[in-house]
Amino acid sequence: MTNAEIAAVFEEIADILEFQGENPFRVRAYRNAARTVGELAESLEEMVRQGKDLTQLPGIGKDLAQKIQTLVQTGHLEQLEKLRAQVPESVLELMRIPGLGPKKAAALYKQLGIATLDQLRQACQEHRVRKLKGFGAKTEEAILHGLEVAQVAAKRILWAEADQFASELKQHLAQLPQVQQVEVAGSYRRGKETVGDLDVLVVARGSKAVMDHFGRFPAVAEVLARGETKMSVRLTTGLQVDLRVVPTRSFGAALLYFTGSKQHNVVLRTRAKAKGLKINEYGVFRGDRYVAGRTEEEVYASLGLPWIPPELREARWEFDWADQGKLPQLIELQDIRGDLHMHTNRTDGKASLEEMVQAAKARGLKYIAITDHSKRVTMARGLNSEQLLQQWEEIDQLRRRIRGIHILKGVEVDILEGGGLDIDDQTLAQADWVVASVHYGQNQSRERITGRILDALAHPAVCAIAHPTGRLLGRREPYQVDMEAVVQAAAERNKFLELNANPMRLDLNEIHCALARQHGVLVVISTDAHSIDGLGVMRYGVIQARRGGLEPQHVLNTRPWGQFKKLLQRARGTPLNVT
DNA sequence: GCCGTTTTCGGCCCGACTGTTTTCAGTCG
Repeated sequence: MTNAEIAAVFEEIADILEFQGENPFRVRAYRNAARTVGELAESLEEMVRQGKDLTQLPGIGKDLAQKIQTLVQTGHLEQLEKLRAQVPESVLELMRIPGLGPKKAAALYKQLGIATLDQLRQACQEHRVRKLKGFGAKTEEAILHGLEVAQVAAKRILWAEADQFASELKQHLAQLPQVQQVEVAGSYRRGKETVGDLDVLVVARGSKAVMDHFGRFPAVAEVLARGETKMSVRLTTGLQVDLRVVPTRSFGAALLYFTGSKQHNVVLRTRAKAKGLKINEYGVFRGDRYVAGRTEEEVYASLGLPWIPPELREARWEFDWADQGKLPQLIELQDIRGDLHMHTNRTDGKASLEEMVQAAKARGLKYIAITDHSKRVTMARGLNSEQLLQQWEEIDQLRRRIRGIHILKGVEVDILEGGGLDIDDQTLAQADWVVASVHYGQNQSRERITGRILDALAHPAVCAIAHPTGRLLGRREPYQVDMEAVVQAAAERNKFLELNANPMRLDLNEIHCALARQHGVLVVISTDAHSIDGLGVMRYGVIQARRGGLEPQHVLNTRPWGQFKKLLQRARGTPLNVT
């Protein structure tokens, strides 16, 4: 049983317990455990086999450790079977309708026998719902409306898409003279790879004008709620946007609060409490006395903490780091000096070799690698050895013509389904830079895929593994791979692991980045550009690296050319023939 | 169900908004 499957079991238990009105802290314990398990790099199966103490994991106590062991060994959990028998799966879907929580859903199920979304729609249309205690005509309408929008609204969007809306919204709000400060908080500010909604924070004189203006943002489809300080709208795309208007002295506290994460806030509040302080979105208070709140720095300082970058606020490592005075100086976009994964129109890219080189140079990059696909990737018209050698000759010519940027002769060589690489050793030996990647056989077992990748890492010519989990956010799950083993192998052989900066990929994820950092494996952030514009996605990769706590020193392509060459030589064992 | 330089029992973050209520429960973030 995979970690993801075990996490799903705990989530399902939490859903059912919540529906049954169980102790909310017990529900939270299951959700916390699901999170811990889902983010764990090491395989639980492996840990159980080795007899490791699972209660060392955060949020896993004696009970849950036992349940994990049972799941690993038998694949079943009696508790879950029993719960499932009590609550049909379709009933849980009721809680996905905005406005329907466990209490209301349970009332619908118990009093009206509603067990599916279809039955719910019918009951609303027949006005049976409004007769229930605690429900009314408005609730009924809200449910009907919720049924329509639930599908689109539940979808998270890529950070890059959210960034579009966030920038436009900021511009729109800043037009209003009353607005003094605007910031988009939430998971967007934390740089999460996908974003569920936007939280906009505004400092302004009076909230009415701001809210009116907010409602006039062209993409607004409907206003969901509007009060004194808070307003919620849904955009035509289904994205929900919450606006809060806060006073100046509360801006830092509110920004901190609405940036989250929830877990980070919980830790902050617990720490505040231990110091006899109370912290909410209006500030830090001792009794009724305001202590801090103007800026985030001020709020953190009142708790004896340094300012923590939003990308780290997930209650994972940041408090340990902060306590030890070891908060990282996170990497920034301007630290990037090279880009080591890009395609040309020789395969599935849109721009020519020269156009890519010129565009990279114009972006200020000091070195790049041209890495077209190998022949196995027929859809992309991948290159064979002969064609590769031909392209490398063209690079020789370009090197003489274009100065100020080092061009590496590279290839993205396929790791074949049956193992081994798609290009012969002799040709690979002549490349300056080889990234190896899995495109086929993604459904193979964890053992087989891990084995294929480990073999590739053992090949002397291979420098890095590209997009190491193969996921496409919202479209394709990552393939099963033992990342712990991959990172260890990379560490032993001084090889690199790619963080693919394409906003749909972004693998390594932040947990994997942290793992690489811990094992001393250098991460290479690459655009995998298939066009000139594609070179611009680097910033998304940098954000992901920041979430993993990476500093410039942990990333290969921040190094100046001379250092980069040495590290590359160490990885391949042969000198580089580029000057 | 977890967890402990206040604790092995009794905590577990806090407030806004809505709708259905005559003072508050439920939901959400």
